[in-house]
Parts: sequence; C-alpha cells; structure tokens
Amino acid sequence: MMTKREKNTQQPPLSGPATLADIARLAGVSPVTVSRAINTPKLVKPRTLEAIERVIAKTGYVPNLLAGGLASRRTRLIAAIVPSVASTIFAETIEGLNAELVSAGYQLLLGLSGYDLNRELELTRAILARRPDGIILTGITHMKETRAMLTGAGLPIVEIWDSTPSPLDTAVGFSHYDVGALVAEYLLAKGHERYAQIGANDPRARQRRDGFVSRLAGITTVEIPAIEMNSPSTFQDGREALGQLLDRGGGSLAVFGSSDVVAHGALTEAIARGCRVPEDVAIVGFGDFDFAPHTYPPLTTVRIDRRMIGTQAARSILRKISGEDVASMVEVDFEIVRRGSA
Amino acid sequence: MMTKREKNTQQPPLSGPATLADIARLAGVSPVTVSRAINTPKLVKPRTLEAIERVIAKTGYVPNLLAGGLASRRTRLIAAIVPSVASTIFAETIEGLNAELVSAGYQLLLGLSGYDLNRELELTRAILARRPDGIILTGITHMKETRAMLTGAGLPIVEIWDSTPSPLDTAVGFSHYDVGALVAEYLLAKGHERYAQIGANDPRARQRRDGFVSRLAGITTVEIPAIEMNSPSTFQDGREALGQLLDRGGGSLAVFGSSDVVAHGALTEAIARGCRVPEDVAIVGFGDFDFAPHTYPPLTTVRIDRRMIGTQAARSILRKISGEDVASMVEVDFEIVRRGSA
DNA sequence: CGCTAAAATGAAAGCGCTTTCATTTCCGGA
DNA sequence: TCCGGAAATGAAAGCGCTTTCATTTTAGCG
Repeated sequence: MMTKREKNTQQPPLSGPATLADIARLAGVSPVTVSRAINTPKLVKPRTLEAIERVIAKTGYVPNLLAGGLASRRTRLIAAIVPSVASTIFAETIEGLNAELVSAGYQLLLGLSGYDLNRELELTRAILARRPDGIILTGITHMKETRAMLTGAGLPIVEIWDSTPSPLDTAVGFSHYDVGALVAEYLLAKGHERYAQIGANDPRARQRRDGFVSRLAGITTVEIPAIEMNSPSTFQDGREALGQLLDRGGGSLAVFGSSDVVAHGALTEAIARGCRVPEDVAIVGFGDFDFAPHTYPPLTTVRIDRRMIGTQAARSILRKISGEDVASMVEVDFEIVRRGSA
Repeated sequence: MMTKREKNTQQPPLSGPATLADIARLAGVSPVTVSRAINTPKLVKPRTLEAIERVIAKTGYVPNLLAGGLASRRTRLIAAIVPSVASTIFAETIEGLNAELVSAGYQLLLGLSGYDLNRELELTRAILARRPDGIILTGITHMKETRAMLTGAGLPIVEIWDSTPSPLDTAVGFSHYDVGALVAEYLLAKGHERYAQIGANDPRARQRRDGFVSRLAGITTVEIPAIEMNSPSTFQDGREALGQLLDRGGGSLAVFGSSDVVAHGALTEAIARGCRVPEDVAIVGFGDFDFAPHTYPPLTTVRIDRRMIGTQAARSILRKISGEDVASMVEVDFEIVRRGSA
C-alpha cells in the first residue's frame, strides 16, 4: 500500500502519450503485468485485469507497437506490393487480402510498384526496414537483388497472380500461359480467318500472349499479329490497335485483349466501324471487370476470382507465420465467361 | 589498428540480420557514425562514409526502422483510411497520395473501413499504435471516440473528400452539397417534368442528394423522389431504381445518380425499356469513371480530380510534419462533363 | 608553429515495450 | 494446520536504433 501511494504521489505530469509504465503505476502493478493484461489476458487474475483495463480506458492508452515489435520481433504487419491499385485488377485482391489480415489482427503495408521492377526493389528495401512478419509480391519476375534481399530476410513470402513450380517461398495464382491457350481454343472453335492479340507488356500479359499464340501456331498457317503497349493498357490503346488490325484488311478477325479495358476499346472501335460482332470481329477480354456485362455487345472474357487471390495469399502467409505447412503453389481457377462479343 | 583487428577477430557469427552495431564494428567506427552515415551523410567525412557504405553493401544491411522510429519518434509512416479501394473512386486518390509520399521518403499504411464508422474507430486505434507521422481519413464524419483519440494523439490529420469549415486539423475536398445543387441547376436548364435522385447512403452521397433536392425544391412543385441504397451503390441498384421510377409513370425524367456506376445502371435500364435518352430520361452520374465516355449513350457526369485529392492531402500532411503553415481547408474543383446522357 | 573554431567522432542514456527467470501468492488435500 | 504445485506477479535485461553532450581531429590563419 505504502509503495503504491508513494508512486501515485510522485507521478509526473505525463509528458506525451501514456506509456505502459504509466498504466502500471496508475494501476498499482508492474509493467509486465500490464503487458500481459494486453497480450495474454488469461495469465492475469480477473481482478487485476479489470483494474488495468479501467486505467487503460481512462487514460486512452494506445500501446506503442514500435516498441512492442522491436522487443518481440513480431510486428503484426504484412506488406504487399502490387503494380497499381487504380487499375481495378489488383484492387479487389487487396481488399480480400486486407479483410483476411485484419480479422487475424494484422495490418497491411501497401507498396505500389507501377509495373517497374526497380521500384519493386526499392519498395522491398523500404518495406523490409519495417520488419513485416510477411511480404506479398505480385508476379514471379523480380530482380536478383530483390530475390536476394527477400530470401536473406528470412520471412514468409507469397507471390501472387502467377503460377510457378519454383516460387521464392509460396505462390498463389494461375498460369497466364494456360489462359492464353484456353482463349485460343475458344476462338478456334468459332472458326475465324484471322487471329490477333493486343495488350500490355508486363510479364503476365506476355505469358497470356505466348499461350495464345503458341496454341494457334500449330493450327492456323497465317501469321498472328500481336500489338503490344505499356502496362496498364488503356481503352484508347484498344481502339487504336483494333483500328490497325482492321486497316490491314482480311477476313473475319478474332482478338484476345490482355485486359477488359483494352478489349472494350477494341470492341468500341469495331462497332464504330460498323463491323458485326461477333461475326466479323470477335473479341475476348481478360479480368471480367464490373463493366464487362454492360458493354455493347456484352464482353466475353476470362474470369478470375481476384478477391480470392488476396484471401488465399493472406491465409498462406498467416499459416506460414504460425509455422504450419503451406502448399508452395496454390492454383486459382479461371474460366471463360461467354457473352456477346465472341 | 590494434583495436580494429581485435574487434574484427572477436566478431560473433552474426546471428540474425546485421545490426547497426555490426556495421560499425566491421567498418571500424562507432555506431553513431554509422547512424549518421545513413541519415545525415554530410556530417560524415567522405573517406569514412565510403568505408561504411562498402560494408553496408557487402552485408546487405537493412536498418531497422522500428528501432529507429522508437528512438527518434518519427516513423516516416503515413496512414490513410478509405472506405474501399475496389470501388475505383478512392483508388486513384490512394495512388496520388502514395506517389507523393514515396517521393518524400514516406510509406503508406492503408486501412479500409468499408463505409463503417465503427471499423474506422478500430482502424484508427490500430494505426495510432504504429505511431505514424500523420493520418489521413476519408470524410468529416467520425465517431466521437475516433475524434478524441485522433486529437489526443497530436499528429497531423488530413480529412479528404469533403469540405468543411471546421476540420479536425486540415481537410482537402469539395462540397458535395454544392455538387448536388450544380447538377440540379444543370438539369433544370434542360426542362424536365420529373426529377429524382438515386444513390448510396454514405454521408457524402447524402450531401449530394440534399444539395440536389434543396436546389430543386424551390423551383419545382412536384415531389422529388430519392431512392437510397447501401454504399457502394451498384449497377444493379441503378437499374432497379430507374425501373421503379419509370413504373410510377409521368413525364420526362431527370435523374442524378450518386455514382457513375449506379447512373450507368439507370442508363442501361432506360435504354432497355426503349426510352429516348436524354429526351425521355436524362441521367447525370458522379465521378467521371473510366467507362463514362464509353457507355451508350456516353454518360454526363461530375468530374473530380480524384488523384489530385491524394496529392494535395500528401502535400498538406508533409508540410504539417515539417512544421510549415497549411491551409486548414483545401478546396478541390469539380465540373460537369457534358456528354450524351443529359 | 601555435591557437581557435569548425568538423568529425564517440560515450552513454534511453525510446517503450517483451522476454526470460525468479519470486510471491493462492489453493486444495493430507 | 501445513505443504506442494499451480497461478500470478515482478525484476532485470535487452530489442536496435537516435539523441544529447563531450571529446578528438582537422583545418584555417596570424
């Protein structure tokens, strides 16, 4: 009792926000007990716990996770690097990821690489400096410095949005090559005279192109033009690319766009030129974006559960963190959604 | 020399990642000097600096920002809470924000509130625990606990996407009420027999509705129906809402949708029912999303520079951090983009 | 050359927690 | 009533940096 009173009496004016020690003093216990009350309440006697909680509520104490993380070597932070968040494609992945992380008590540190591997490297460095408990990267293409830094850091890694037999650590995604091949088959079945691919130049878009072209190469004797543009490809890109293809003349045309956005542009150009869709020009997109069912005609496209990629990535990394076994490659489904454009 | 050798000799096997002290030992200087080499290189003699940098490069040392932040009380972290990132509207703001922050050496900690103020409160607590150098919130409506926690934390705050004479600290945005009023005026000039508003129920959407309705109330004698739905409002919501309005019968209809998505739905329903747009049904959206120019007919809408809101928010908060004066309210422009739908 | 101010470096303390490990308190059974 | 083990609490050290403040070096100048 004596001790407690003394302590309360000599209590300084609390410069700055309250600390764990302040709470301990006010509650008449030691700092360790407050720490336990917060992190492992079961280890604290109910009476004590209640007293501490009262003090915390009264003071509005917010624990300092920097200090906590430094001491415990666990930050409850998960970092994710995606190319962009404005281009829709990754936004839902982020949402899924975030939802899953938050419900497990983790927080998301977001990095935007803009499809630039150098920036990815810089981001990785900056992120590792915060000692996240895990990191999520988009794609399987990274600079060797990035790979080195990452593996050297010894934390769980999840690569998303692509499929690979040899991930850095774990991966969640699908084969873009197979997507391209599937679209090729789909269009082949429709029987067109010309085939073409238009789209972005990031590694995954290229894989889709390759899959598409390879599948076709064995069948058609005609050259398969591919028009490439910077990621992310835009509506305007699509219009222009289709214009070019149409200007070359020739028979009925089947086009695989590397995203719904670029496909929508192509579709619009086709309609504007009076082509019949899908008879004269057939178009398949990628992503099944929100607007895809509402274009004219509705866009046939490849659907991926973008949110699920985030969810699965979160689960993989959380399991990794808790030391459980995790499949090194989680395959995510895709399917062609058949609508009016092809 | 003797000292240096000894130190190198007794060097332990470096359990775990290298620390500042390790670098210091290897470079034959004290930890402080390494710290300075990293943070304020000008204070270090070129020769020494070079030696330290060599060691850093060789070891792949990544500073621990938790420790740094704890000691310096600056984390170079900025947190932002937005309702969602998948609904396009805030995604570009995040991109703008992030770009500006990164180039100033800061990192973004993202929180997604899902239009839920309780979640905003929880996020705020979790975020403050990481001691960010500043925090950015969406909107000016917060729970009182959130406000208390925020002001108590004594860090720079920027509220975005709304306008207010009394921000918590600083704000960047525009008056949604004025947007509604402007749209009302725009549609009034076209002369329709009925007016209606359809849209979400978040505070900002409501303000737009209020502005729209109030502006109209003085002019038209007819009741102005408002159909409300949960945020974010969807394409389907728009179709159904317009269907309801059309079912009521009556003369030519002018509708303000609370987002381009819901407006697009309404537009689609109007066309599907064979209405002439914009003669029978006129529709104005909000946001000028990517697809707006490409709907049929193209969507007349309200354009906001969403990215700029992020950029300005970043600037405000960075200035605040460096102690400069900052306007407590930064107004962002909006304008009606006239297309085919109204 | 010697002196002084500026430049460069270092020693020590401490940021606010968590982690052992040790100690005290509690409780049921003999 | 006393004892042993479990439950509850505490003491001390330390996580990896930065911040004073003190000390040493360097350079400029009469």
